[in-house]
Amino acid sequence: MLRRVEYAVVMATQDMREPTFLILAALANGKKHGYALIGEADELSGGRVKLKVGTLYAALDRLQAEGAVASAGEEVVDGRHRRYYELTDHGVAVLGDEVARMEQNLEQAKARLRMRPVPPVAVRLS
Amino acid sequence: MLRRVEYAVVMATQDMREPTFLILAALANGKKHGYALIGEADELSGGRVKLKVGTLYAALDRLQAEGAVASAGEEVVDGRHRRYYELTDHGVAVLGDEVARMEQNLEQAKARLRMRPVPPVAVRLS
DNA sequence: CATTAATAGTAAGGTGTTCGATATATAGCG
DNA sequence: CGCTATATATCGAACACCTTACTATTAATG
Repeated sequence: MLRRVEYAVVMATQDMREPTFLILAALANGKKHGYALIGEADELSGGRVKLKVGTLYAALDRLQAEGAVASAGEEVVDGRHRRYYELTDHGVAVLGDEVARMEQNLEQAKARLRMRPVPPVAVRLS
Repeated sequence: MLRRVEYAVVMATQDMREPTFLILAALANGKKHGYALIGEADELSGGRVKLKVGTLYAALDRLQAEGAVASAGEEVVDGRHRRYYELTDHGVAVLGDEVARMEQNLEQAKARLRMRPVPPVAVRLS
């Protein structure tokens, strides 16, 4: 007897870059509309990252296809159309994994940096 | 009077990916030869990252061109040729910046995750 | 009335890092 | 003699992201 089997497309999901990470992090405390994420990423990164709309919507498409983010309704505020996005359970897990990975790399790197010999001091007082 | 002006190539320096980060971290506690970095990255990442040779040597070339890593002599051990690499002062700074950036993103993401409502529990004991 | 800001997209073209495969050489092991 | 491990290296494909540049709608501001 033959069975038809569906495989989950695991989608190698190469490696998450900062813009994508910040989008997930921005959605972690509740749904947001697309444009708001530009400001959130700016804030979360301390002004370092200015998301471009091209980057933003491409990332949202990718994350939705991957099942980490889902549409969460639309709204009209002051005549402006807003489309909301939220993290799925899978998205929370993805972000959690990324956080764990960064935490580990961070600790290891800091430990290695601590092992370095003290750098020579410019002026040594006798 | 015309002046000839040279511009520093600022090299947008996108965003550092995990393999590159691990290479820098692996070199933070002393010089290593190229191939040894594969094992170091494996260890630092808790077995998650298996550096590919293509990635390794491409990254080393890039980091040397950028002045973050420098050659630190050669050696022949058991008939095997080893070429050593070490972090420059600039490389230490680059790694330090990356650590700081990760630390910030990490804290922000964890704070947001903490703001989430408690997820429903599968079985609740009365 | 024209412009700017907020909001949502799409498309073309390009960069940089990593992956996968391949090549070369030596030492050791069965 | 071939296989595995150590070691160096190169090349093309894949892919996330970037930049620039558009289209559209509504509200507010000059």
